[in-house]
Amino acid sequence: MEQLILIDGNSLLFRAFFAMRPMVTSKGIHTQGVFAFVNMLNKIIKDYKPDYIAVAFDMKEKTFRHEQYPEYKAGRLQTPLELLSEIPILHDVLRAMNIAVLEMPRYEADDIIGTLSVKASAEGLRTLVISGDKDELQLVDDNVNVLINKKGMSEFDLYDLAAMKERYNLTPQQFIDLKALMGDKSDNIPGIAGIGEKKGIALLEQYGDLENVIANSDKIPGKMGENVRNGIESARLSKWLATINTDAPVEFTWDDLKYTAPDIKALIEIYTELEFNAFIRRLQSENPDAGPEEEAAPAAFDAAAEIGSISKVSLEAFLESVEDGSIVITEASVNADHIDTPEISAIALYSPEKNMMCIREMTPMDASLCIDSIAAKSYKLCGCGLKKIIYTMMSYTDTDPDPYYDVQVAEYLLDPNRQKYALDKMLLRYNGYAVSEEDRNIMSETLNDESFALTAVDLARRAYFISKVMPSQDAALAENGLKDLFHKCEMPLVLTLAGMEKEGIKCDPDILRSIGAELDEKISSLESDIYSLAGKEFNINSPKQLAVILFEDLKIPYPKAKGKTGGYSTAADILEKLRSDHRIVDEVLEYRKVAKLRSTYIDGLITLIGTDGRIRPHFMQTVAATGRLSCTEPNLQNIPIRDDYGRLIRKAFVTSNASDIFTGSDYSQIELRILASLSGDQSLIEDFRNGKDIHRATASRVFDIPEDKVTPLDRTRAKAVNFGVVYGMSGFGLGESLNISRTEGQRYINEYFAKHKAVKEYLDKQIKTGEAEHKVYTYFGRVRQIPEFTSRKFMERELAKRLAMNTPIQGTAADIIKIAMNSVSRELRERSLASRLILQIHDELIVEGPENEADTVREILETCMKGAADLAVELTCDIHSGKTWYELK
DNA sequence: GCGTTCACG
DNA sequence: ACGTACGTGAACGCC
Repeated sequence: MEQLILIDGNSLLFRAFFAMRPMVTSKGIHTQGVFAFVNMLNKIIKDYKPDYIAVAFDMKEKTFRHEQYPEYKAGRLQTPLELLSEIPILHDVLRAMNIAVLEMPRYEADDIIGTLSVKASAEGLRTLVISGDKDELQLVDDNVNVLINKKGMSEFDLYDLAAMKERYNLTPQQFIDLKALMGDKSDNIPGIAGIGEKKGIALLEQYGDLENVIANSDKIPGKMGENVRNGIESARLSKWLATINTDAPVEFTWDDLKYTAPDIKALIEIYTELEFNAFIRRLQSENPDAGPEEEAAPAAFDAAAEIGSISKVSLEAFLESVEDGSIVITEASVNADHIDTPEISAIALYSPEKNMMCIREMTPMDASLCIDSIAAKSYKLCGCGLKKIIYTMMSYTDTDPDPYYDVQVAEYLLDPNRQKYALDKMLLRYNGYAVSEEDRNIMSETLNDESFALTAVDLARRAYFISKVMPSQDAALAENGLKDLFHKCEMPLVLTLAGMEKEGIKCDPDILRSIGAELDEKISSLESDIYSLAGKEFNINSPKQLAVILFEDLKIPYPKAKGKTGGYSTAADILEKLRSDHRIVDEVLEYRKVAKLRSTYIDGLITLIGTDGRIRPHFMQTVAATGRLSCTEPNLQNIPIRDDYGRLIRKAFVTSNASDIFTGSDYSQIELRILASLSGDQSLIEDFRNGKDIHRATASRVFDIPEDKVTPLDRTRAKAVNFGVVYGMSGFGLGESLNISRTEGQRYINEYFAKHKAVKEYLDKQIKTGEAEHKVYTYFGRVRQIPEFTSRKFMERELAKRLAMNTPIQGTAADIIKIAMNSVSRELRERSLASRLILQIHDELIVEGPENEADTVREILETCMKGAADLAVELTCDIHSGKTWYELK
């Protein structure tokens, strides 16, 4: 059987466009949609080997559907101009590929595809329709399958008759009726009010088709029956709108659609214009006789030739010719993870300006001298994962290195949602350069301890590749307004963080061990209590086993509907509700607490204490999508504090010397102050200016009671509401956290917004921005993309809204404390103090240093933290000092 | 390798 | 009509 492929060009280009981050050629042509589309197309052709293929497009003009129903597709978000501009480019690419492009006035791509698929089916061709939305599912039959793009550009669902039955329990014909019943918001098809997918499918399962639903509408009970009877006209219109025309006057012959080899020359010409260099290379390697190499477009760059042309010089010569303050790419082989004095075995320095490189192998003997002389040049250091190199340099010299440009950090600023910021992706994105297999091993975002074994040549290649990424990535930073944040905040922070990691914090294992011994006693006593209450032994740490004991053996009633997996949850908030049902519940909760302390905070911490008695965590700068830092091995940002007993762990964190002291300073209500400032809400601003207890003041306003009559319960509730506002709360979420009903929670929310109109407006504005741009911004211009806005899933779109509300607030707080960290760190250095910043816990900084500097340190912390931002509401902090971390309260 | 739980802001 | 407050990391069980 011959294979035909029909592609809905508009809908797939739309998906492709939003699946990618922006790509712009040096001449300003937007290309990301075409890029992703072509990628997908190549894969489809390879997988399905079509005999015939065509891509259908909608035209700009109104269609026959508009003639009958002018509101058709009204109210759609405007398609970005960048996307529209890619349509003609895609047409050109397809023509060069010898793939038929079909479009017809007054008809949509759907109708062309429908018409062709029906003809093909009748003539015994096997057809695959590919689209980004489900409208085409009505075309499925024995010979026609539909492939629907799920997400990204690589995930597709294949629908045949069986899959449609399994997924919707509907025939393709019924699928039209379903749309007639439920409507389609994006096409402005009305359907019947109150009927969505679930109810629609149920009706069709009972009555078979729309006309039979209408005929039996008298028998449908309740509100739904009424809705159906009122919606008959609307449903019939919707059905007409939703029905793909399979008899459109398309003029074509199968010969027009025959898939033949692409016009390599024309394609290379277009790819050159689009700067799709990786595609060009692939095309050339797949078509070696397509013409002599030199006629083809040049690749992005020729790594071998360019690296060959770099002059390799000695360290002395390099330092001699490359001036102070020049840009230098630096890569080094080090084993710096959590180690007080890392070893350095080789370093590569590359000056793009002079096209000069130095690769220096090092012995422990001469490392110090080399690093010292490099640091003396005050080069603007560039790299990928620079923090580690800076950290290492700081171990060998007292001169502070100057981190200037880190491609990993830059990439994170451009797209903070990514899991990884590896070099190969950047080379492809910014240079159209596909990394060869042999260079794969030097593409990781940070050279890890295993790559300590990297050769000097590897380092040199890495340095060279980094230099290739920098210019166009830097242009992307500029385009996105991120230059200031990058150069004034994130890059200086690399030095600040390296300094913090170098310092680390002293941790006394004996103190941990003695707490551990106490915990062990509690654990075994709780264990035997639980076993005897349960009547048998089991693994209390296994939620699955525990659930069986609680809800089956002991028959404790489960308080909540079971989750989607059908399983029971034994999480603390569920168990909390069961405390009065059985004594075992309290014991389990206590056991969990104690076991957590033992495994995570006693055993976990002890193994991470270095040979010098210090713990050196990694502060991660490119992990949290909001702009916050994160902390690993260990995470010192979640050491217990809320629980009095867990808090004792903090006694193990002690000062380095008897004469030292910790000083900690935390912002007071920073997120609510940011909310007040950004929204301009007068009542909140006044509260803060008058130094009021914000939760009490909120309670007074929201519950309409005088401030001196606010009870502790009122305050607790208002506090939860305040948290909720920052998180983009729902009635359900607030109810859950306060153990009140959803409607009660919703009442609080309504009341809060009635009393804080500016806050409501501000949050709505963030959602608007998110919906329009699929990204939101902090006060300092940090951006976070929110692709969830484009999701077809309701839940994900709701999440998108909450992210749009929360990210600017959490992110602005993150910006502010990063600014403060840099100025605290700089100030300590410039005043030649021995005190050092050692920890950041999101809204709190901890400095360690000699007691006699403590007063100065307090003043520096206060000045720098308050001065980090100039908002409508001033920032304040609480400062404490103590000999252990525990005492900072 | 993933889901659950729980520690923090 | 769906499941439900934001952001993290670590330990554990279980496949």
